[in-house]
Amino acid sequence: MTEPGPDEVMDHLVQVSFTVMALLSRAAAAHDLSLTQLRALAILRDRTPKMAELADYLGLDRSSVTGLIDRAVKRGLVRREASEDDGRAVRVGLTDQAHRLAGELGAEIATLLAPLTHDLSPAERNRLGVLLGRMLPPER
Amino acid sequence: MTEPGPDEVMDHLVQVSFTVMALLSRAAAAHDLSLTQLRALAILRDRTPKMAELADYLGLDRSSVTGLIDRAVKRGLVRREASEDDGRAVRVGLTDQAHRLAGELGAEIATLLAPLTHDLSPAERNRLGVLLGRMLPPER
DNA sequence: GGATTTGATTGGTAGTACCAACTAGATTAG
DNA sequence: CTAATCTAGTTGGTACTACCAATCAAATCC
Repeated sequence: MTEPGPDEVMDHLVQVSFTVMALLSRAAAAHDLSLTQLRALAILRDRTPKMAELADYLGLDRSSVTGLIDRAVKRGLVRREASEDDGRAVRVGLTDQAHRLAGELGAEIATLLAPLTHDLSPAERNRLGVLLGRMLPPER
Repeated sequence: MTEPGPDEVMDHLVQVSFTVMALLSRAAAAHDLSLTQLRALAILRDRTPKMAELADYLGLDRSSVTGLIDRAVKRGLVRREASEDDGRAVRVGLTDQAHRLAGELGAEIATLLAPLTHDLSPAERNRLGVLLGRMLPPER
């Protein structure tokens, strides 16, 4: 019973992913951020990449990132700094305000996502974590 | 070892969700569809809802769905039909062409997502499916 | 040192999604 | 049974997202 066929596993994965994204969007929207801005915030939490690197992380065109960062700068979330080694390159980093915001958001997201695994026992949650971990690319 | 803390489980869940979404976007883009259009396509595969119902399924404002369906109609993917019981309401359904497209896309998506669980044994995949299934709302 | 490559931005286009305002059909109340 | 209200959907306006092609300046190659 309740044995999911191979397609059903993928279907569940897609369903859950959409649910997660909806929750993330909601958390972001509560602070007037788009999902992309949320991602950028998360990435910049522990990095100070050049624009091109950020674009790669986000999987976006460079020109898209320019606008994204423009708006973030206007909101006082991001700072542009000239790169030391390369006169063309620009490094982007979070402002203190953004670091605080990222912290809050992290907590809020954890709270929002928690109900998802409400029906799972601690052991099951653990197993889920392990399985999901093995679906991610090595390194990171 | 490799025992994920509670936050790490959520983190993995978010990471995997982003990966899934990126793959879905890619599959959709290959057919010049947005992620939202892909979702709509999936929803309309086995339903012929009124606009408002579709908006609820998608979690979008009604006015957003109007434009979405406008563009889909223009592409010959969707048909608008007057509702029998309500003169104001509009039912939307896929054209034959869209049904075919949805079939193709389903197969392509399965292929794209398959590598994700490449490192999991069949038994593990099964367990994953069960766990994910329990994270979805009952019914549907 | 001049040609080419690279990092980032600009301009233009199309799609997404929202809100507020509106129209037309349905429902309710007096 | 008509008038007031409500509901379904669209329209218009705004802001954001994301892309491509073109541009500018700094860096690298030959």
